[in-house]
Amino acid sequence: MSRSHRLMQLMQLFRTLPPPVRAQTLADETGVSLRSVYRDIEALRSMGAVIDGAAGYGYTLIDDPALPPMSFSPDEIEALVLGLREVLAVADPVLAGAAHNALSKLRASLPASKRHQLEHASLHAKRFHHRPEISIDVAALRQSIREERAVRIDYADHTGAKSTRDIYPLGIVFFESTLVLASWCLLRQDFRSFRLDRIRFLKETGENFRPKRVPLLRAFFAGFKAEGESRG
Amino acid sequence: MSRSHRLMQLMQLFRTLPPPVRAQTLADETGVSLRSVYRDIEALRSMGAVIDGAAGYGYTLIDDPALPPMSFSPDEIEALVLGLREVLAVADPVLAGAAHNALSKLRASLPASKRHQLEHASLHAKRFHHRPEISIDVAALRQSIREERAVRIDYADHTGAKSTRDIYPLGIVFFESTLVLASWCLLRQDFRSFRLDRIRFLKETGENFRPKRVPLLRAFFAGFKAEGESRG
DNA sequence: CGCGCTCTTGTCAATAATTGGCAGTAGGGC
DNA sequence: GCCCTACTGCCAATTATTGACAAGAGCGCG
Repeated sequence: MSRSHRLMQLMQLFRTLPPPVRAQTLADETGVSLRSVYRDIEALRSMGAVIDGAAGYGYTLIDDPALPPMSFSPDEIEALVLGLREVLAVADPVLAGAAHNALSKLRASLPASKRHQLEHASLHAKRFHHRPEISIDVAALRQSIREERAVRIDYADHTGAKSTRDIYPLGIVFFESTLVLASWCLLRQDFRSFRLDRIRFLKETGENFRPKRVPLLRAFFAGFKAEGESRG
Repeated sequence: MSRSHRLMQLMQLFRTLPPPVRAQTLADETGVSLRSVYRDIEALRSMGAVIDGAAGYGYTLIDDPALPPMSFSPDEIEALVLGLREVLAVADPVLAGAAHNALSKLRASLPASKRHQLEHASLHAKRFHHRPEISIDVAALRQSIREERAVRIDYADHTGAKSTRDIYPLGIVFFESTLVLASWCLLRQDFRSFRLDRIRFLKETGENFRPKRVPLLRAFFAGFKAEGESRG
């Protein structure tokens, strides 16, 4: 057991054991002498951990540098709230429900001083587009994307021609007022986009992605963005 | 700088730097040889950190044992990410920056097992509207809204007629492709909306809101919504 | 006040870990 | 086949770590 490992272990003990934690406990737990524990505490403190030590009492972990505080600035709260409201307004029911829940959790995790700001956020999202009817289960599709599983779709292109394709769904893009499914098309062996309102049927084929090539995906989405913005 | 300290530092780097992180970067950052970085990675892995290393690519932190699982469901994460991306795409620079920071903090506070999902979120937002030029300082306006202070604006209505008004700004509404400032107009003693791109000048008058009447505000926004949706 | 508990700090020499450099293997995109 | 980068083995010089013993200090308690 290396010292580094022990230091990590000590932090974990601080995180899990009910305070106060006595040095002797830590010594027993790590199988090291008391003297070493005191040296370790010193090391942890020098690394930014705030550990309160009270003689005759024990140690209490006050601030853990590994845990980023969920402290959002006013602007960040507004960005989060606005974004979630946007999602509430545009997304499929499952995702909208998730946005609602996320908003609740966010509210619960904020200190009271910032909570009213969440209620009173200055930004609201309104969207009155008549979105095309989407017949497929978008929630299920998103899950396929997340779990990187291929799906089979029935698709009608802009001319009305129908086809059945096996694709790896990569992401759903809110392309202005339509939802577009970005995919790797197994038929064409290339990236293809499909409008969600033109997909008629969807089922998983059970096939998994081949090893992911992240740079390729990045490039694809970057290209998507460039292509789109050149039109704006 | 002790090795233990360096290991902590490496974890922080993994949490902060955008993946992939190359060993050379870590070596430069920690001021240590490449060989030592590889040894350190090995040490971190033996401590429970799951670090994906791909030759020719770099490292990616997959699972961080120090982070307690935070309770956002996959759908909620997607809602948050999509919303923030939307904000990144449409908002003024200050708010967009805030959205970016919020995304970083969210990423940092997520257990690493869920983090890849944030990167790989299946939803993207694209927006190619040509938004009208807004000449006023939107960030300052949002601050006035937050702090509930009255402002004086120069406004040109749809006929081009100009006027100066003292208003209590209540909220900015993303009304399709335009930004609208919902306000209580001190001149008309009623709720009024102003398009941000038609506001020419803006300054605070220093006057504070009278005690807020939340129900009225709620009713106002509800009405705004009803009015808009009836058009859809 | 004295007493017990516990954090805290110092010093030492034996022991163990760390380090950089170099050389080489391997995997994946192009 | 080339380039980039992750990975591994080896070695000797350097550096850190460890336990033991000793002593100081804060705090609650009777």
